[in-house]
This record gives sequence, C-alpha cells and structure tokens, in this order.
Amino acid sequence: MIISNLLISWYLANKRELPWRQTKDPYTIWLSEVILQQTRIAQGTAYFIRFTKEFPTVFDLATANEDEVLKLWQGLGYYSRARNLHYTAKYIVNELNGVFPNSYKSLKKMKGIGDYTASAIASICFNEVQAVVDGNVYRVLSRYFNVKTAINSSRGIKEFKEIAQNIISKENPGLHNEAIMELGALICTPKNPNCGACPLSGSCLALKKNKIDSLPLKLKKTKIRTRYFNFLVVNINNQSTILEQRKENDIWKHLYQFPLVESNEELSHESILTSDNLEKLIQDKSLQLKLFNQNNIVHILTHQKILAKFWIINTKSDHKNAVEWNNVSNFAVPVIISNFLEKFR
DNA sequence: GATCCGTGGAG
DNA sequence: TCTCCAAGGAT
Repeated sequence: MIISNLLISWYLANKRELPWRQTKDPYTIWLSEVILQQTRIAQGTAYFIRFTKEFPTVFDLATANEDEVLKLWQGLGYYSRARNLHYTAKYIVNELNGVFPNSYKSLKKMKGIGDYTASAIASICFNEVQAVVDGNVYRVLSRYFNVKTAINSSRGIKEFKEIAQNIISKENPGLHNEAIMELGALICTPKNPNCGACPLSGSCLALKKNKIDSLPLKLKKTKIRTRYFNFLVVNINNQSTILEQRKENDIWKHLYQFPLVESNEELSHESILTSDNLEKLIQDKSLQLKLFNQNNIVHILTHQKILAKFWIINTKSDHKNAVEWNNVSNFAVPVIISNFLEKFR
C-alpha cells in the first residue's frame, strides 16, 4: 500500500472539523496558516475566528491600520507575523491588484511566507505538488523512515523536505499535506504516540526498532538572556497615563508599554527616582514613587527571561502624550502589560 | 547558519 | 518545577 493512500484514507475518516477546513479561499487559508505558525490550535482558533470576522477579505486587512491588526493579534505572540501579514495584504492589494499569488514560487516571495506556508497554500488552494514540512511532518517522517538527522540542522531541513516531496500524492497534494500533519497532531505525538491506531505502523521503521521515543533528533541551543524591566506607570490625577510604542528591533516591536527603564541588574527605588527617563518624563519634584509588586514578575520568552517591576508614579503634572486610562485598552500591549493592567484596575 | 522572535499547555 | 514544543520565518 502506498503511504499517501494510507494517510489520506485515515485522514478522511479521522480528521477534526476545524473552521479553516471549510474553505479553499487562499486569503483565508493564508490567515489560518500564519496564525497557526508555532501556535497550538487551541490557542489560535479564537484568533482565526476574530480575524476572518474583522477582515473577511484581503482588502479589509489592507485597509486597516497596523495598530488595529496588532491589537487583534494581542496575546498570540511572535508579533512580526501580524506586521508581515498586514504588510503583505497591502502589497497584494496595491501592487498585485488584489489578486492573490497562486503558485508556490510567487507565494514564497511574500513577506512572512516561507517554505511551509507557501507549500500549504499552494497545495491546498491550487493543487500544486509541494510538500509541507512542519513540526508534525518532521516527527512522522523521522520515525517512519528512522532518520536521525537533526531536524533543526540545515542538512536536516533539506533532507526532510526531499523525503516529504518524494512521498506526497501527485493527485491530492493538499489532502496529503493535511493528512500527514493531522497524523502527527493526533497519533504520532511527541510523547506517548498512539502507534496502535496508526495507519503507518505496519511499516514504521522506528517502531520496528523500538526507537520511537528518541526521534526526531533535535540539536538544542538555549541561551537565555536575563533583562530587568522597570515600567514607569505614570498616574496623572487618576485620569490618564503615558504609553510609548516599542520601535527597536527587539521583542514586542510596535506594541505599546509604559515608559521603561531597563538594566542588567536590580535597580533601587532611589535610582528609579533619579533616572534620566523619569526626569525627562515629568518635571515634578513632589511626585510619589511607589513599587507595585515587591517581587519581580517573571516573564519567560523563548530566549529571554524578563524580571519586571511596575513603579506607580502619582503626579498632578499633565503630559502632552497622556492617554486616558479608559482608552488604554485600545492599545496593543504585551501580555506582561495586560496582566498588570488587570491587577492594577 | 546560528540566533532571535511570544505565549501557553502538556507531561 | 522544569522541559519541551506548537500548521515557522527573518536576519
């Protein structure tokens, strides 16, 4: 039996009903693929519903402001996905007359669309024979063929794409791609895979050699940087506060936050009080500075550990960029800020 | 080509 | 508590 046929027939009998599986509209599929990059379906689904409701077509997305798009993306992480999504929507509308790219090659030229996403859209929407290789596919293929090449090495990336391309159905590439990913998600899971229910178990090499638990192989390289964030929560007459947008190429780019004093170590009450940032922010000799959280709030990112303190600054002196507290919720903020806001109010 | 970019859930 | 990692991509 051909692998592809086994995969597809298993898929047709066992697939989940997911909202993006009701369409082949390339814009909608694109939206779902980008939302689901490095994201669990349980987390991404609500965002997909909101995005398709708010921006039903690529024209709607292109017309929006980046701030609106980021606000809708808030909490999902990897915010460059949202910025690139918006950028590419504008590009398609303004430079391609709103005609969605319809081939792997043309899709891959779009910002934010890499090998995986181009293959997914091309195969699902345009029946192009391009194999997807995501985390699920790496797992299924490394086990089925007992491949020990590290999946995050440049050799591995190339090798697995070739294997995937070799076994893909020429008749139903989109269906095949969805099937192999679904198998990885439901049966060939990272831990405790359900080999007893797997349609490929009869010819799975890792299962035969009892190597399932050691595959796929992955090189680990975890360098975690620790940063100390001191947020200055200015409270002007209990009415308004000050927000600023993160501009640098850093985490949370283009999201909003309270003015920040960053350092590589703990900062004292005194050093915050006399910091240049604060003095530039408000000239008020009688301001009160109060620490909101005695212990650092720990926020873990993939390569960073943020230790955060929120300093409440009560003052009566107004500020030109003051934002009404009632209006703060309209700004896209990182989760660490929205968590604070919930506790603070 | 190694490193960076978020968040949350599972085990 | 800690580790892994989830429909990846850009630099």
